[in-house]
Amino acid sequence: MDDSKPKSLNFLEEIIQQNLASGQYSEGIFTRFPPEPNGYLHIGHAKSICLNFGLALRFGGKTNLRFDDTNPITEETEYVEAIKKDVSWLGFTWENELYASNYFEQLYQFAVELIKKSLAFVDDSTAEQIAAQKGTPTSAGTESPYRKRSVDENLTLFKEMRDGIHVDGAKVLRAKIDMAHANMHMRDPLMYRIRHVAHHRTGKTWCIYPMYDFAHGQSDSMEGITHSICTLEFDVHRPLYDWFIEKLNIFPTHQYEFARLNLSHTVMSKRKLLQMVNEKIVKGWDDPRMPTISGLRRRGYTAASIRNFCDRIGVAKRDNLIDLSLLEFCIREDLNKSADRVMAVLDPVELVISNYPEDQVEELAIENNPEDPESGKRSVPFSKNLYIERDDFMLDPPKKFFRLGPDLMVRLKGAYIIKCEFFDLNEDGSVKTIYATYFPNSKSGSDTSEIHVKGTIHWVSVPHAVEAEIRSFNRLLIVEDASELGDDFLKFINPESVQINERAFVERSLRSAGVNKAVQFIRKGYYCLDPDANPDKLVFNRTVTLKDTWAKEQNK
RNA sequence: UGACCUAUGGUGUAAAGGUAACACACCAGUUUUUGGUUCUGGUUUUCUAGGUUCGAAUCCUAGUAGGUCAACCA
Repeated sequence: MDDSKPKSLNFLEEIIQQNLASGQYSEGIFTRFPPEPNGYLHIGHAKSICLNFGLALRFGGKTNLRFDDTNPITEETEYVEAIKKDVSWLGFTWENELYASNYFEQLYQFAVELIKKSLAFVDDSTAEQIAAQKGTPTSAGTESPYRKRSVDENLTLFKEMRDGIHVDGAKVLRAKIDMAHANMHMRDPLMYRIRHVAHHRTGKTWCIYPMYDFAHGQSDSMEGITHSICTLEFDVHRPLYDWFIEKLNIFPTHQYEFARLNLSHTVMSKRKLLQMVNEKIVKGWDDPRMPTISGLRRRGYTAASIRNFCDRIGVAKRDNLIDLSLLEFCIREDLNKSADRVMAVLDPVELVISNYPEDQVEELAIENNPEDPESGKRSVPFSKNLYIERDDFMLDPPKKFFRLGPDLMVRLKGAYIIKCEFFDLNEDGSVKTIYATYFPNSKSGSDTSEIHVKGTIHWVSVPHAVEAEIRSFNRLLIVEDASELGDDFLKFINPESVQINERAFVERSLRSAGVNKAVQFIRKGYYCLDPDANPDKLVFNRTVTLKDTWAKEQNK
């Protein structure tokens, strides 16, 4: 830690600092990141990952990656692999790769122990009956008629459950606590249910599986987790978490809760993300529009930018809705320093420089990144025939339009100042070709023309242009707060969440672009090559646009 | 008509009884061969009512508002 500039602590850091100051956990703190392998990780998980690993890093501790795989119905090995990849990619290294299923035998023995202490019983009630017994938050529940079974009978029946004698749903094991407890989770909660289903790791070894509440705390305890950090909705589970640990008399791990991340214009629930994948609203878990780690990666977000984002949003216990613009700020901040600038014309229109020699080609040296003096220059071919952006020409331009129009002058980036002379129109009235003249003495780096223009536009030489497909992504939702949305959230999907320019042109140097390497298309945004690209066809994803105060001005 | 959690600018997050600050967003200007970047400045804040105190965003009480909890999900 850097004592020279005291950084304010979040509430978890404060707790840990106090623990350490009072001599607790002298061997270091231990945290864990415990995903259920039933889907891909998203930006909300990134917050938890950065928190858990970050806390351990900061206070000299360790972090386990533990898969909470107690429900074989929804879990798959595919997800385990994807999760490991994402955590690694974010830049974190776990101490141990563990699974709740590693502890099935031990958990079974814990359950037997509680039965022997008369703190658990086998219940033959149906799911509906148990639900009815629970009562409501404002009225006490009623005890199960099976609650008074003898220890021996419970032991026998629980063994039978394990041995597969009973069908799914026939029996459950419940803790014997208090059916009148104000906390619903303390009203004889379920510990085990029967599921004759193969598990992705233990196969058919088990047909009874522990519930979350009976697995999570004990797993933490067995691993010596000092700070078990989870989201707010588990707050009401904490008394039960503590109850099992106390009755079992095992290592006293402690649970702390923080507010989950909510991002504006973004669906975060795993269920809804899965639905979008299944209903093909998006092309997969790693669709660049998805808030998943894999989607953000494919979109071009860097691990550093996501870590930085998680750092900036802070950690607290109140509900929050973070503006997407903060995430965008973080990736722009990162890429501005590192991404090479190149030229690409997304919506091309031809520009002919009338007074430029027919067959001449000049190789212009253009800097790669003005923010990085080390980045050097590259050679870009210039010729009589160019593509420029359709947007950069207006027949009847408004005031302060620093681009091309009849009789207007602009600089072509890294090349010459030109003046528009005339233009041809297509039958539909759109611009077909623009004709301009250039000033030979205005060449970048050796400009003696003394002409001052306000605007500089990008271009690509027609004979040297490389055709590419460019995919521009926008926010997936048209509403700010997705938490307000129910099952009809699909109605609020942005119909323009992706725009594809199939016939865009990029400069020659991009022919050797590497997948995921960020570049800035000058005046457009940050882009990266998509894995869909092949040697015959380049495909770029827009990670984020550049800030555009001109567009903002126009919308006024 | 319960228990628990929470309440600070537009959005987040700080301020551990002593000048309410930082970031994003927004606005204005500066710089710039990217309407990018940089730099400078600005607008905007303690849920309400009582109480304790020389002094309250902070402590207490009561309200109010939001959230969570009644899955054989996690």
